[in-house]
Amino acid sequence: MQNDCRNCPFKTKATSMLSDCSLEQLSNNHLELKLKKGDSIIKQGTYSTNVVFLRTGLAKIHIAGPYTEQIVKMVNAPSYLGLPTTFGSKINQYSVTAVSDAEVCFIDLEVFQNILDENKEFTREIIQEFCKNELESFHRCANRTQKLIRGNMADAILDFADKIFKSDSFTLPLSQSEFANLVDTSRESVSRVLAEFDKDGIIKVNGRQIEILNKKSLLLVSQNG
Amino acid sequence: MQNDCRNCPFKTKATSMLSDCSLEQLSNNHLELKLKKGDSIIKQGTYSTNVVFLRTGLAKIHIAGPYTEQIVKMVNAPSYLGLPTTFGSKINQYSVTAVSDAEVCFIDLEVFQNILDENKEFTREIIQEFCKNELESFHRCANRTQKLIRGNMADAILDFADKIFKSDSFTLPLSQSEFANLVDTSRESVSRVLAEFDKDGIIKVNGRQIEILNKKSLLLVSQNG
DNA sequence: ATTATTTTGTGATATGAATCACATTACATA
DNA sequence: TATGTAATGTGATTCATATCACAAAATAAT
Repeated sequence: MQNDCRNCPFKTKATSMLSDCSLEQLSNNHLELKLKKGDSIIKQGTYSTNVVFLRTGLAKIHIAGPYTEQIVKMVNAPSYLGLPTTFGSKINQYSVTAVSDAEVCFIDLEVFQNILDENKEFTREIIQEFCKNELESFHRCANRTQKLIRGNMADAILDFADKIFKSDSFTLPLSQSEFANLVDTSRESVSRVLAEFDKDGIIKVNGRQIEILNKKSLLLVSQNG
Repeated sequence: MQNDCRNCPFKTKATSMLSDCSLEQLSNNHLELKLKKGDSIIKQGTYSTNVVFLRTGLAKIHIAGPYTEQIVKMVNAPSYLGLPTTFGSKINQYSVTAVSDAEVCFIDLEVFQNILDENKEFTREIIQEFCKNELESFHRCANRTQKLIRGNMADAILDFADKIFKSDSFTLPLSQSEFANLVDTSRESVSRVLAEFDKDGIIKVNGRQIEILNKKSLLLVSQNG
């Protein structure tokens, strides 16, 4: 299936920098797919020859740790996936899986490289993106190790609200085990802390439905404990 | 002070991709400095208008965490420093400090951007670098949270040997507190585990001088505990 | 050299959070 | 609708490691 990328309503800032010519090249060299929740987008250990554009939906990036699979990051559309692993290595170094229904476009690596070469502004934006990611990982590194569970949970909830869903009310796209994994804690602790936050009136929990009732408090918990 | 970058013996792979023209531009637009151990290279919170090329020496990247300063990474020459923070933000989002005597070149951001624009191969290499960093941070994320202290210490020691010093014998460029901070543990644990490794004949510790005696064992500890 | 200051070693204790062990509930599927 | 399976709630227990509290070295400063 092939859409005309020039009319794609789901452009990232980078994509909007592309010349018509490059967009046409993209149109002729991508494979569009509709995915269901749980479908694999990139699989660690397989050959990586494509960059993936996440048009719609939500995905998790996970990687095989020494003992268990570890979720390192949530990504929502629109966004490019797999740049680090596709450029950095012949074999995928991590997995990406849809956690909601999603639409993705597979773009051949060479085509993507060519587009980078021909579009300075696009390249700048992609580099910006890398910079943002690296900064985020630095912050994450400092926060995760210095904060207690409640702080990290608060962070994660704020992240979902502000960065992923852009709303203070959302339904967690992960099970408690997965959420625990993302936050570097145990399933049981997630359950307990969620209940605590609810009891304290900071959030309202209803199954996986979460509503932030008192953002000030949540921020305080994030900063302190 | 100004050297001719064309003759600089400390090029990264990326830098070696540059056209003579760009190298000349670089020569005319950089400030070279000799630094002493402990000198600040980039300071979190100040304005960031320069990319820094670490010509020689060793540096630590550290960032203000919620409670204390956190070392997130060690970098050795030759390498560019401050790309994420210089491109990603007007204000430096982290600090970089020399942990050994070092030589650095300050390059104006606009000059650097211009060089990126004009050198596709250079840009590719820089992007590769970003990719490698992001992959590393994913791995680090999974490892740090799943491993016990001994495993993480083993990792860090292997990292120093293989990536930083390229030798199984080296002197730690950090105090035990700093090392602890880098490995997400306490100073006391570092002292204890170092002593354990020594007692087990895995490494020989003599002050800050470390020699890996049994790399196999160290790798095992890294993988298991 | 002498004194001050930072670094390191090591035991005892405290603690946050994982693990264990079930009960309970929601969800999927035959 | 029944029935198996996965997800969640909650107490009791264990455990790794931080913290505390000093002593001893090692460095730096005067």
